[in-house]
Amino acid sequence: MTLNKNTFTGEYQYSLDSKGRINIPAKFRQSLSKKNQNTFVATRGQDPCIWVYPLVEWKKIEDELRNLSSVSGIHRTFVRQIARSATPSTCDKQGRIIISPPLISYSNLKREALIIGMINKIEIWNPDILEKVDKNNITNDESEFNALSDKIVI
Amino acid sequence: MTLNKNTFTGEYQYSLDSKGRINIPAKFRQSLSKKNQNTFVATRGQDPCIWVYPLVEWKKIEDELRNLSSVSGIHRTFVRQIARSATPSTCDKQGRIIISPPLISYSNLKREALIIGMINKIEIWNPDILEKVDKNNITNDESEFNALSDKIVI
DNA sequence: TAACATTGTGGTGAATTGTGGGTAATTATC
DNA sequence: GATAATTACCCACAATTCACCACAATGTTA
Repeated sequence: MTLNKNTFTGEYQYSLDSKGRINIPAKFRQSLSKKNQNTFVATRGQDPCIWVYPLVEWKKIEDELRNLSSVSGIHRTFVRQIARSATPSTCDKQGRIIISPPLISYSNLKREALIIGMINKIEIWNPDILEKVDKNNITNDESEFNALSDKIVI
Repeated sequence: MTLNKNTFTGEYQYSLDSKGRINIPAKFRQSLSKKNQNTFVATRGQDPCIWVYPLVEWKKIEDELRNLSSVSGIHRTFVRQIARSATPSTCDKQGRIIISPPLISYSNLKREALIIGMINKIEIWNPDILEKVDKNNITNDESEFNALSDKIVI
Protein backbone atom coordinates (compact mmCIF):
# COMPACT_ATOMS: atom_id res chain seq x y z
CA MET A 1 0.00 0.00 0.00
CA THR A 2 1.51 3.34 -1.03
CA LEU A 3 0.82 6.47 0.98
CA ASN A 4 1.68 10.00 -0.08
CA LYS A 5 5.18 10.51 -1.40
CA ASN A 6 7.83 12.09 0.83
CA THR A 7 5.71 11.49 3.87
CA PHE A 8 6.99 9.79 6.96
CA THR A 9 5.28 8.17 9.94
CA GLY A 10 6.17 5.63 12.58
CA GLU A 11 9.14 5.14 14.85
CA TYR A 12 12.18 2.92 14.60
CA GLN A 13 15.07 2.14 16.90
CA TYR A 14 18.29 1.87 14.89
CA SER A 15 21.93 2.33 15.72
CA LEU A 16 24.48 4.94 14.83
CA ASP A 17 27.68 3.10 13.94
CA SER A 18 31.25 4.07 14.71
CA LYS A 19 31.55 5.95 11.43
CA GLY A 20 28.56 8.17 12.08
CA ARG A 21 26.27 6.30 9.72
CA ILE A 22 22.64 5.62 10.42
CA ASN A 23 20.07 3.68 8.51
CA ILE A 24 17.02 5.36 7.06
CA PRO A 25 14.13 2.93 7.55
CA ALA A 26 13.27 1.10 4.35
CA LYS A 27 9.70 2.34 4.52
CA PHE A 28 10.93 5.92 4.50
CA ARG A 29 13.21 5.31 1.55
CA GLN A 30 10.42 3.74 -0.43
CA SER A 31 8.30 6.78 0.16
CA LEU A 32 10.86 9.09 -1.46
CA SER A 33 10.03 10.46 -4.90
CA LYS A 34 12.65 10.08 -7.63
CA LYS A 35 13.55 13.74 -7.60
CA ASN A 36 15.22 13.32 -4.23
CA GLN A 37 17.89 11.11 -5.73
CA ASN A 38 17.96 9.19 -2.46
CA THR A 39 19.37 12.25 -0.78
CA PHE A 40 18.51 13.83 2.54
CA VAL A 41 19.64 16.98 4.30
CA ALA A 42 20.20 16.75 8.05
CA THR A 43 20.23 19.82 10.25
CA ARG A 44 19.67 20.98 13.85
CA GLY A 45 16.16 20.58 15.12
CA GLN A 46 14.45 23.16 17.30
CA ASP A 47 14.47 20.45 19.94
CA PRO A 48 17.73 18.72 20.84
CA CYS A 49 17.42 16.30 17.96
CA ILE A 50 18.33 16.08 14.30
CA TRP A 51 15.93 17.01 11.54
CA VAL A 52 16.27 15.16 8.28
CA TYR A 53 14.59 16.51 5.15
CA PRO A 54 14.24 14.90 1.76
CA LEU A 55 16.29 16.93 -0.70
CA VAL A 56 13.38 18.62 -2.43
CA GLU A 57 11.88 19.74 0.85
CA TRP A 58 15.20 21.20 1.92
CA LYS A 59 15.55 23.15 -1.29
CA LYS A 60 12.40 25.03 -0.42
CA ILE A 61 13.95 26.07 2.88
CA GLU A 62 17.16 27.01 1.16
CA ASP A 63 15.31 29.32 -1.20
CA GLU A 64 13.64 31.10 1.68
CA LEU A 65 16.96 31.58 3.42
CA ARG A 66 18.51 32.89 0.23
CA ASN A 67 16.06 35.75 0.17
CA LEU A 68 16.96 37.07 3.60
CA SER A 69 19.21 40.13 3.35
CA SER A 70 22.49 39.92 5.24
CA VAL A 71 22.30 43.60 6.09
CA SER A 72 20.06 42.63 8.98
CA GLY A 73 21.89 41.12 11.93
CA ILE A 74 18.94 38.98 12.92
CA HIS A 75 18.78 37.50 9.47
CA ARG A 76 22.43 36.63 9.54
CA THR A 77 22.12 34.85 12.85
CA PHE A 78 19.06 32.99 11.68
CA VAL A 79 20.61 31.81 8.45
CA ARG A 80 23.79 30.86 10.22
CA GLN A 81 22.10 28.70 12.79
CA ILE A 82 20.27 26.70 10.19
CA ALA A 83 22.75 26.58 7.33
CA ARG A 84 25.70 25.91 9.54
CA SER A 85 24.68 22.43 10.49
CA ALA A 86 22.87 21.50 7.28
CA THR A 87 24.64 18.55 5.68
CA PRO A 88 23.38 16.71 2.61
CA SER A 89 23.94 13.01 2.40
CA THR A 90 22.97 10.40 -0.14
CA CYS A 91 21.96 6.94 1.01
CA ASP A 92 24.61 4.32 0.38
CA LYS A 93 23.68 0.96 -1.13
CA GLN A 94 22.53 -0.24 2.27
CA GLY A 95 20.31 2.79 2.81
CA ARG A 96 22.40 4.71 5.31
CA ILE A 97 23.24 8.41 5.53
CA ILE A 98 26.11 10.07 7.37
CA ILE A 99 25.54 12.32 10.35
CA SER A 100 28.17 15.03 10.82
CA PRO A 101 30.04 15.22 14.14
CA PRO A 102 28.57 18.63 15.05
CA LEU A 103 25.06 17.24 14.68
CA ILE A 104 25.91 14.15 16.71
CA SER A 105 27.16 16.26 19.56
CA TYR A 106 24.25 18.70 19.33
CA SER A 107 21.69 15.92 19.58
CA ASN A 108 23.75 13.99 22.10
CA LEU A 109 23.44 10.85 20.02
CA LYS A 110 25.10 7.71 21.31
CA ARG A 111 24.70 4.29 19.78
CA GLU A 112 20.96 3.91 20.14
CA ALA A 113 18.94 6.22 17.99
CA LEU A 114 15.21 6.72 17.76
CA ILE A 115 13.97 7.61 14.31
CA ILE A 116 10.60 9.24 14.10
CA GLY A 117 8.49 10.04 11.07
CA MET A 118 7.23 13.62 11.31
CA ILE A 119 5.16 13.75 8.13
CA ASN A 120 7.34 16.04 5.97
CA LYS A 121 10.60 15.37 7.81
CA ILE A 122 12.34 12.81 10.00
CA GLU A 123 13.60 13.29 13.53
CA ILE A 124 16.53 11.43 15.07
CA TRP A 125 16.68 11.38 18.86
CA ASN A 126 18.74 10.04 21.67
CA PRO A 127 15.91 7.99 23.27
CA ASP A 128 16.77 9.09 26.80
CA ILE A 129 16.57 12.74 25.88
CA LEU A 130 13.26 12.39 24.11
CA GLU A 131 11.82 10.71 27.17
CA LYS A 132 12.81 13.64 29.36
CA VAL A 133 11.54 16.20 26.90
CA ASP A 134 8.28 14.33 26.60
CA LYS A 135 7.71 14.33 30.35
CA ASN A 136 8.28 18.05 30.53
CA ASN A 137 5.96 18.81 27.68
CA ILE A 138 3.08 16.78 28.97
CA THR A 139 2.99 18.48 32.33
CA ASN A 140 3.52 21.98 30.96
CA ASP A 141 1.61 22.38 27.79
CA GLU A 142 -1.93 21.26 28.42
CA SER A 143 -3.35 24.72 27.80
CA GLU A 144 -1.35 25.43 24.66
CA PHE A 145 -2.38 22.06 23.41
CA ASN A 146 -5.99 23.08 23.68
CA ALA A 147 -5.31 26.22 21.71
CA LEU A 148 -4.14 24.04 18.85
CA SER A 149 -7.53 22.45 18.48
CA ASP A 150 -8.63 25.60 16.70
CA LYS A 151 -6.13 25.04 13.95
CA ILE A 152 -6.23 21.32 13.49
CA VAL A 153 -9.15 18.97 13.07
CA ILE A 154 -8.39 15.44 14.07
CA MET B 1 24.33 14.07 -5.30
CA THR B 2 23.52 17.37 -6.99
CA LEU B 3 22.30 20.22 -4.85
CA ASN B 4 21.78 23.75 -6.03
CA LYS B 5 24.84 25.30 -7.61
CA ASN B 6 26.80 27.96 -5.75
CA THR B 7 25.08 27.09 -2.52
CA PHE B 8 26.94 26.36 0.68
CA THR B 9 25.98 24.68 3.92
CA GLY B 10 27.74 22.99 6.77
CA GLU B 11 30.68 23.91 8.98
CA TYR B 12 34.32 22.90 8.78
CA GLN B 13 37.30 23.52 11.00
CA TYR B 14 40.36 24.12 8.84
CA SER B 15 43.59 25.95 9.38
CA LEU B 16 45.07 29.12 8.00
CA ASP B 17 48.69 28.34 7.14
CA SER B 18 51.74 30.53 7.51
CA LYS B 19 51.33 31.88 4.00
CA GLY B 20 47.80 33.09 4.58
CA ARG B 21 46.21 30.28 2.64
CA ILE B 22 43.05 28.50 3.66
CA ASN B 23 41.33 25.52 2.16
CA ILE B 24 37.87 25.84 0.68
CA PRO B 25 36.04 22.64 1.64
CA ALA B 26 35.86 20.19 -1.23
CA LYS B 27 32.07 20.11 -1.00
CA PHE B 28 31.95 23.84 -1.54
CA ARG B 29 34.24 23.68 -4.53
CA GLN B 30 32.15 20.98 -6.12
CA SER B 31 29.09 23.13 -5.77
CA LEU B 32 30.65 25.94 -7.84
CA SER B 33 29.34 26.44 -11.35
CA LYS B 34 31.88 26.62 -14.17
CA LYS B 35 31.39 30.33 -14.65
CA ASN B 36 33.15 31.02 -11.38
CA GLN B 37 36.41 29.69 -12.76
CA ASN B 38 37.25 28.46 -9.28
CA THR B 39 37.48 32.04 -8.13
CA PHE B 40 36.16 33.66 -4.97
CA VAL B 41 36.05 37.21 -3.69
CA ALA B 42 36.78 37.72 0.00
CA THR B 43 35.71 40.84 1.85
CA ARG B 44 34.81 42.15 5.32
CA GLY B 45 31.71 40.65 6.83
CA GLN B 46 29.18 42.72 8.72
CA ASP B 47 30.14 40.58 11.68
CA PRO B 48 33.80 40.26 12.66
CA CYS B 49 34.43 37.55 10.10
CA ILE B 50 35.36 37.22 6.44
CA TRP B 51 32.75 36.83 3.73
CA VAL B 52 33.73 34.80 0.72
CA TYR B 53 31.60 34.97 -2.42
CA PRO B 54 31.84 32.89 -5.55
CA LEU B 55 32.80 35.21 -8.37
CA VAL B 56 29.37 35.33 -10.02
CA GLU B 57 27.64 36.06 -6.72
CA TRP B 58 30.09 38.84 -6.04
CA LYS B 59 29.32 40.44 -9.35
CA LYS B 60 25.72 40.75 -8.25
CA ILE B 61 26.86 42.53 -5.11
CA GLU B 62 28.96 44.89 -7.18
CA ASP B 63 25.92 45.77 -9.21
CA GLU B 64 23.93 46.52 -6.11
CA LEU B 65 26.69 48.70 -4.74
CA ARG B 66 26.90 50.51 -8.05
CA ASN B 67 23.31 51.57 -7.63
CA LEU B 68 23.78 53.18 -4.24
CA SER B 69 23.98 56.93 -4.63
CA SER B 70 27.13 58.50 -3.26
CA VAL B 71 25.17 61.56 -2.19
CA SER B 72 24.32 59.78 1.01
CA GLY B 73 27.13 59.58 3.54
CA ILE B 74 25.88 56.29 4.86
CA HIS B 75 25.99 54.86 1.39
CA ARG B 76 29.53 55.98 0.85
CA THR B 77 30.66 54.45 4.12
CA PHE B 78 28.87 51.24 3.35
CA VAL B 79 30.32 50.91 -0.11
CA ARG B 80 33.76 51.84 1.07
CA GLN B 81 33.82 49.24 3.80
CA ILE B 82 32.92 46.44 1.47
CA ALA B 83 34.75 47.48 -1.68
CA ARG B 84 37.92 48.47 0.09
CA SER B 85 38.79 45.01 1.34
CA ALA B 86 37.36 42.96 -1.49
CA THR B 87 40.08 40.73 -2.88
CA PRO B 88 39.58 38.06 -5.54
CA SER B 89 41.50 34.82 -5.31
CA THR B 90 41.54 31.69 -7.41
CA CYS B 91 41.85 28.28 -5.81
CA ASP B 92 45.24 26.64 -6.25
CA LYS B 93 45.48 23.00 -7.27
CA GLN B 94 44.84 21.91 -3.70
CA GLY B 95 41.72 24.05 -3.40
CA ARG B 96 43.05 26.90 -1.28
CA ILE B 97 42.57 30.64 -1.56
CA ILE B 98 44.69 33.42 -0.13
CA ILE B 99 43.39 35.74 2.55
CA SER B 100 44.84 39.24 2.53
CA PRO B 101 46.54 40.53 5.71
CA PRO B 102 43.96 43.30 6.29
CA LEU B 103 41.18 40.71 6.28
CA ILE B 104 43.11 38.43 8.60
CA SER B 105 43.55 41.18 11.11
CA TYR B 106 39.96 42.40 10.76
CA SER B 107 38.58 38.96 11.52
CA ASN B 108 41.23 38.26 14.13
CA LEU B 109 42.06 34.96 12.47
CA LYS B 110 44.73 32.81 14.06
CA ARG B 111 45.56 29.31 12.99
CA GLU B 112 42.21 27.68 13.60
CA ALA B 113 39.47 28.82 11.31
CA LEU B 114 35.81 27.93 11.25
CA ILE B 115 34.32 27.86 7.79
CA ILE B 116 30.57 28.14 7.58
CA GLY B 117 28.29 27.69 4.59
CA MET B 118 25.81 30.58 4.49
CA ILE B 119 23.80 29.54 1.43
CA ASN B 120 25.00 32.15 -1.09
CA LYS B 121 28.31 32.91 0.58
CA ILE B 122 30.91 31.49 2.96
CA GLU B 123 31.94 32.87 6.33
CA ILE B 124 35.37 32.40 7.89
CA TRP B 125 35.55 32.91 11.64
CA ASN B 126 37.95 32.77 14.50
CA PRO B 127 36.05 30.09 16.48
CA ASP B 128 36.45 31.89 19.79
CA ILE B 129 34.92 35.05 18.43
CA LEU B 130 31.96 33.30 16.87
CA GLU B 131 31.24 31.62 20.16
CA LYS B 132 31.07 34.96 21.92
CA VAL B 133 28.94 36.53 19.21
CA ASP B 134 26.61 33.55 19.30
CA LYS B 135 26.06 33.83 23.02
CA ASN B 136 25.19 37.48 22.69
CA ASN B 137 22.79 36.91 19.86
CA ILE B 138 20.91 34.13 21.55
CA THR B 139 20.20 36.07 24.70
CA ASN B 140 19.33 39.30 22.93
CA ASP B 141 17.27 38.31 19.98
CA GLU B 142 14.95 35.62 21.26
CA SER B 143 11.71 37.37 20.35
CA GLU B 144 12.72 38.60 16.93
CA PHE B 145 14.03 35.18 16.24
CA ASN B 146 10.72 33.57 16.96
CA ALA B 147 9.01 36.10 14.75
CA LEU B 148 11.24 35.02 11.90
CA SER B 149 10.57 31.35 12.38
CA ASP B 150 6.92 32.12 11.97
CA LYS B 151 7.55 33.57 8.54
CA ILE B 152 9.74 30.74 7.45
CA VAL B 153 8.29 27.29 7.69
CA ILE B 154 10.87 24.77 8.67
C1' DT C 1 8.28 -25.80 7.03
C1' DA C 2 11.51 -24.66 3.67
C1' DA C 3 13.24 -21.57 0.36
C1' DC C 4 13.82 -17.04 -0.73
C1' DA C 5 14.04 -12.06 -0.49
C1' DT C 6 14.82 -8.03 2.17
C1' DT C 7 16.86 -5.29 5.74
C1' DG C 8 20.24 -3.62 9.12
C1' DT C 9 25.20 -3.60 10.48
C1' DG C 10 30.18 -4.26 10.21
C1' DG C 11 34.32 -3.96 7.68
C1' DT C 12 37.79 -3.15 3.75
C1' DG C 13 40.32 -1.12 -0.04
C1' DA C 14 40.50 2.67 -3.22
C1' DA C 15 40.03 7.32 -4.04
C1' DT C 16 39.84 11.90 -2.31
C1' DT C 17 41.10 15.64 0.66
C1' DG C 18 43.76 18.80 3.76
C1' DT C 19 48.28 20.47 4.79
C1' DG C 20 53.19 21.30 4.55
C1' DG C 21 56.91 22.50 1.90
C1' DG C 22 59.75 23.57 -2.41
C1' DT C 23 60.81 25.80 -6.79
C1' DA C 24 59.96 28.92 -10.50
C1' DA C 25 58.12 33.28 -11.79
C1' DT C 26 57.12 37.87 -10.72
C1' DT C 27 57.50 42.11 -8.49
C1' DA C 28 59.88 45.47 -5.79
C1' DT C 29 64.26 47.90 -4.22
C1' DC C 30 68.40 49.93 -4.64
C1' DG D 1 70.05 46.29 -14.38
C1' DA D 2 71.17 43.24 -10.48
C1' DT D 3 69.61 41.50 -6.41
C1' DA D 4 66.33 40.65 -2.80
C1' DA D 5 61.67 39.83 -1.51
C1' DT D 6 57.41 38.35 -2.56
C1' DT D 7 54.03 35.77 -4.90
C1' DA D 8 52.18 31.99 -7.64
C1' DC D 9 52.37 27.29 -8.93
C1' DC D 10 53.32 22.44 -8.25
C1' DC D 11 54.60 18.03 -5.72
C1' DA D 12 54.19 14.80 -1.91
C1' DC D 13 52.15 12.52 1.92
C1' DA D 14 49.15 11.37 5.85
C1' DA D 15 44.60 11.21 7.08
C1' DT D 16 40.10 10.89 6.04
C1' DT D 17 36.16 9.72 3.35
C1' DC D 18 33.54 7.08 0.21
C1' DA D 19 31.70 3.15 -2.43
C1' DC D 20 31.32 -1.34 -2.24
C1' DC D 21 31.08 -6.26 -0.42
C1' DA D 22 29.71 -9.69 2.98
C1' DC D 23 26.78 -11.59 6.31
C1' DA D 24 23.43 -12.30 9.94
C1' DA D 25 18.84 -11.35 11.27
C1' DT D 26 14.36 -10.68 9.98
C1' DG D 27 10.37 -11.09 7.20
C1' DT D 28 7.78 -13.22 3.19
C1' DT D 29 6.06 -16.59 0.05
C1' DA D 30 5.03 -21.02 -1.63
